[in-house]
Amino acid sequence: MPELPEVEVVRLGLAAHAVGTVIERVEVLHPRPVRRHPGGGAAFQADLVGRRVTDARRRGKYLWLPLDDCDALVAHLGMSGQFLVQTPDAPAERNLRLRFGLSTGTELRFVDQRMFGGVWLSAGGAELPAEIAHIGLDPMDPDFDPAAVNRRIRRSASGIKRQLLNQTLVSGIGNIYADEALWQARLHSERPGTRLTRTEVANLLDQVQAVMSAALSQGGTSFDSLYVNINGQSGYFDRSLHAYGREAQPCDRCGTPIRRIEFMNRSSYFCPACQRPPRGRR
DNA sequence: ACCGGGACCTGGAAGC
DNA sequence: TGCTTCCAGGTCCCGG
Repeated sequence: MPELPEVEVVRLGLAAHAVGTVIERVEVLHPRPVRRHPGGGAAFQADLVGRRVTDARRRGKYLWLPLDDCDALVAHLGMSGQFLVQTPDAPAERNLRLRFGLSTGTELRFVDQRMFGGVWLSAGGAELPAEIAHIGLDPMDPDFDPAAVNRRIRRSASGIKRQLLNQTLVSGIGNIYADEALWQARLHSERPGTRLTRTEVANLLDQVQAVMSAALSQGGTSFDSLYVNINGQSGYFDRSLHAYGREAQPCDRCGTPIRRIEFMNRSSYFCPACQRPPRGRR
């Protein structure tokens, strides 16, 4: 469940079901999801068993569970990672990669089809894992500084969408919410930061926060069973999308068909009338 | 010191 | 019914 609202849904689930429990059993069913743990699967298991989870935190799309000794279990869902809370005897999911037996008697499972996601133990990482210190604050963070981000955006000639996706600048935004915020702000994804006004960028950042808050209140966005909360339930913000995935459908503002263009080996969706491309592009 | 592009993966859907 | 191609909510690391 990749972008910030979906990861926050998972964080809330972990806060409710994992915090306060002891990890009594760890099973590594595939090595790839623990590739970032020093020593791999066997070390991961040995290092984690017996530790108590004290909190569930998030920055951008990264999650971490501080443990009772100032280390932390860090997790990223990648493109397709899920955390599910199950009874231990529930049948194994397709693409089940990790099992964590908790002292409450339930089992936390990490399921990940594409395995871009993963988990690892971060030494001393309870406050902020060193491995994610380069990740910028996300728009939900009380210390998020929109004025500073605004200045940095307007200092770079990179296209505005590429900048929104730069997790060191501002974290948590992915392909869906970038397209949605740009649609709300009526900005084309390829507008260079240096050609935007402070007001335009300020409004865009407001739209980012608004669309993410709205998505969170609806349990996140999911088009299929790949994106679910820890109880396996889908969010329904997909019904509220105005641009993402809506190629050829009429713009909800002006009726012009939404267009799809290639961008970084993926897609950008926009209204060609409301979001006019910069000069020299189309 | 920045960029943009490709690599890393699996599997569902669509096309032939 | 196959087989092939395309596509996917992300991040990192490499050249230039």
